[in-house]
Amino acid sequence: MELKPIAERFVLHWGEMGSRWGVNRTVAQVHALLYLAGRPMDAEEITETLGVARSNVSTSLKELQSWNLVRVVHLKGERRDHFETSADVWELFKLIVAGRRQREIDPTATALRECLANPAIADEEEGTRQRIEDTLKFIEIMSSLADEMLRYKPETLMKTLGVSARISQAIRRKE
Amino acid sequence: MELKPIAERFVLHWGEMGSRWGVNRTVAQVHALLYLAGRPMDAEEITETLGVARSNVSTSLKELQSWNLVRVVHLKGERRDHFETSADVWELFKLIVAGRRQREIDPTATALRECLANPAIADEEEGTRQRIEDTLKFIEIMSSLADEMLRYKPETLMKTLGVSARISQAIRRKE
DNA sequence: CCTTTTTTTCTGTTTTTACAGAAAAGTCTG
DNA sequence: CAGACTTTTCTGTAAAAACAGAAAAAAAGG
Repeated sequence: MELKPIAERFVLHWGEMGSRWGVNRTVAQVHALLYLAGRPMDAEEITETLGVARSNVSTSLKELQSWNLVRVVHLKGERRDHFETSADVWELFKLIVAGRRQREIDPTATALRECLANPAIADEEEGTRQRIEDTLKFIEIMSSLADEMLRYKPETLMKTLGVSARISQAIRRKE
Repeated sequence: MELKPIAERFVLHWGEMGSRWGVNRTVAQVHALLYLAGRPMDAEEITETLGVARSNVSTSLKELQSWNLVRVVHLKGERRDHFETSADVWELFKLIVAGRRQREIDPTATALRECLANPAIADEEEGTRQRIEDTLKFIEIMSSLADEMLRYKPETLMKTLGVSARISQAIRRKE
């Protein structure tokens, strides 16, 4: 598949964005491509479309599968694995948030708890302990918010976000 | 200043987290150090504490200032610039969100709008156009939510987040 | 099973990013 | 404005990440 100009721009921009958020550029590109294509593609086709090495695509697909962003499907009469992603942005967002929470936020919270539980904390300034505690509290609140979001079906999540924006306005008016 | 064990762990972990989110490790470490220290430090002291090159600290401080996360202060009787950050996690979060929105999210939204406004969009599959539109819509909703958050004083933001979590639960119960 | 197709892993190269040290520029003080 | 101190910029090096191509492994077909 040869990318048309607009799709190409989208895919390249997405790769660029990935880089800025700590996601490998090719990984982001592969995902953007599957998202835009809206149909299962095999690794060979992805390779040709993006113009990267086959091995690179294989690795990227593995990575995307580990985030639950991409799944393997088999098409009848086809031997090759095909890969697809959800066409639902909200669902994708949900998966990304869940993944980053599990891989980065949770371990950080654990590390902070360990810091606070460590007897050596007594050697630190009181203010230091307080700020570590504040940071942990912040992370916990954010995590529980994320939890809430992750419980919804994507469509509901969208509505909920709209609601909370409106409520925020109402609260602000009272201040 | 010699870092005590707990503070060191915090600073190193924060640097590691930075890397994963597209922030230079030293930049993240410098910020974590200023946050934990809870007092203005000069570049020389930061250099010694972190064990990195002076030039590196200079660059990192510039970067942090451009995000409004760190500001210069002058202490009486001291010739050197001193640097401090807010001790308020919420305020820091606000600044980071504002920065990333401005530097990454807004330009992405602009790019997507350009894609949709481009006559060449007619050559793409209908589904492709639809998904680009969905993506833009998603970004716009998220941005307006971010806007809401950024308007509050940090303490209010915290309360608001608590509120929206409770509201989410209420909505879910009705489903 | 053996052959072919497909996928994954491994290894070396390239590219990018981070960084240190030196040089330059700027600032303050007397 | 001379000299010392401080900060920034520049340049080369080192480290890390991304990547391509080849080799190996796995899966499917006959």
